This record gives sequence, structure tokens and C-alpha cells, in this order.
Amino acid sequence: MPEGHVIHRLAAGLTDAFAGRPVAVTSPQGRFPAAALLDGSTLTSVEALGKHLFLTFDPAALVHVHLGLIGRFHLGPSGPVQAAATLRLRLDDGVRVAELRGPQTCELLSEEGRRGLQATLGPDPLRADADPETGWRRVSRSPRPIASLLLDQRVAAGVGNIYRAEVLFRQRLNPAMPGSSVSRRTWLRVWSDLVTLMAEGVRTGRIDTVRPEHAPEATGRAPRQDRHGGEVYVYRRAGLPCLVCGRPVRSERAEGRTLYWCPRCQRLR
DNA sequence: GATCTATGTAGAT
DNA sequence: TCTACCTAGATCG
Repeated sequence: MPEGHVIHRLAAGLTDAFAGRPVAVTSPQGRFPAAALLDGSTLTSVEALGKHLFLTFDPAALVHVHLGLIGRFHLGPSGPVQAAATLRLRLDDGVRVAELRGPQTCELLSEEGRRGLQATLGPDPLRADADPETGWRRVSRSPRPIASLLLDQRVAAGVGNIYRAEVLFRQRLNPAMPGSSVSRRTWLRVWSDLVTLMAEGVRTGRIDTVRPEHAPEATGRAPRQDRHGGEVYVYRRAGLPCLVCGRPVRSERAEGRTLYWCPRCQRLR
């Protein structure tokens, strides 16, 4: 489930498990040869920025991980290596292990490389240092639809397809509305909702966006049928009745991603 | 067991 | 706009 909340949870989990401790670093599948250089060094900190994860080691080294669509980083008790052919990176302190499989990126990064990457990312709703005005400048100057802008990591780093669909629904925004038509006040409402929803996602490890008054048990409407790990209004609910108005949720493929919305609750105004 | 699909992104066309 | 990446859970038969 690699939206930003997952990466922040991972950073916290890895920090809890390993920070300040020397770790055995290996790449059982061999596709991260730099593991040998890091082996035995101390993991000093783990930080999340949007969907990117940064592991800092002492002696000085920085590992950059991006899970992509299918990557997994699993934490568990120490034990023998299993399924080595897919195991890109393994951290082991003798008590706990962290195992990375299928990432889009796992690389050593220089400080300069990190700065360059950071420059491509907008504010992260899960970070205290985030400035929503940076995202607003990009939104307000763009003719692109707000649905497209929300997936742009320069607008809001860490937002993925689920949070996009859900925040647009919760704010009753039509996905096609051009960024330049979105008022600053509306953008700040969207931002504030993302901060709330994503922080809750970090806390629980799930994406739950349905307000109590719209929960199926409160309204008697059919519950979500897709098991992706949380209760949502529109994501992957195409054809099912909207939890608020009962109209069928619509979906459309755009820019390679599926967008979900309620044609009634999210009318273009 | 085979097949399908996905919460993402880069690079080719 | 399309495809590759290449894991794993859900679904199909």
C-alpha cells in the first residue's frame, strides 16, 4: 500500500527497530551490491519524504528507497533468509530483520543527489515543515484538472490514487475542475483534509475516510465490497451506490490511473 | 496452479 | 499515451 502514510510508518518502524544499532546489511539477490559497503555500519536515522525513504548510516552513507507500485518492506523477527532471489535489501541486528522486495529504487545517494531529489518534491502533508502554499502556487497556475494535480508529487508529496479520490469526494470537488479555478480557500481545505486523513493513516496503517454519519451501519447503505484495508467513499467502488446520495460511483481511466468519483456529490460548479 | 490486478514512476514512442 | 518494471494478494477454474 505504498502511499505516503505507508512510507512514514516504515520510517518510524525502522527507526524503532534499528536506529543507533549496528546492522548486518546484505542483498541476498545481489541487485544492491552497495550492501557490502554498508554491512556492519550503524543505522542512525530513517526519514520519509513523500513516497521516498532515506536511510542514513554511520560511517556516512545514504540509501534511497522507493517502493514503486509493487515494492514491499517487511519488518519481522530475525531468522534465516527465505526467498533470496527476490530479496533486494536485508537489515538484520540479530533481533529484528527488515526485508525489501520489488522496490522501484534502492540506491546509494550522495547528499547532492538527495538535494536534487528533494527539489522535485512538493510539500508532504505528513511533515511538520510542509508549506501548503508551495503546492498552491502550482495548482493555481495550472489548467490541468485538480485530479491530475493531486497526483503530481510537486503539488503534494505522498498523495496517491486512494487519497486523491477520497479527498476530492470529501471536499465535494469535481475531478475535472482546472487547478486555476480552485480557490485558495478550497485548496487549503483540501490540504487540511489530507493532513488529517494521512496522519490517521500513519496511526492506523489503513486508509479510512468515511465520516461516522456516512458509515454503512449508520445509513443502512451497502458497505464497500472491495477489501483493500479500509473504509472509503469512492475508491474502487465503481458501480456501487454512493454512501451519501446512492447514485452509482463512476470511474474513468486517465493518465494511466483509475479515477473514482460520484457524479452527483461532486458536480462541476 | 494460473491469471488478474494494484495504492507508482521512468522512459520510450 | 504506452510499456516496463517484476511482488503479492485476490480471484478464477
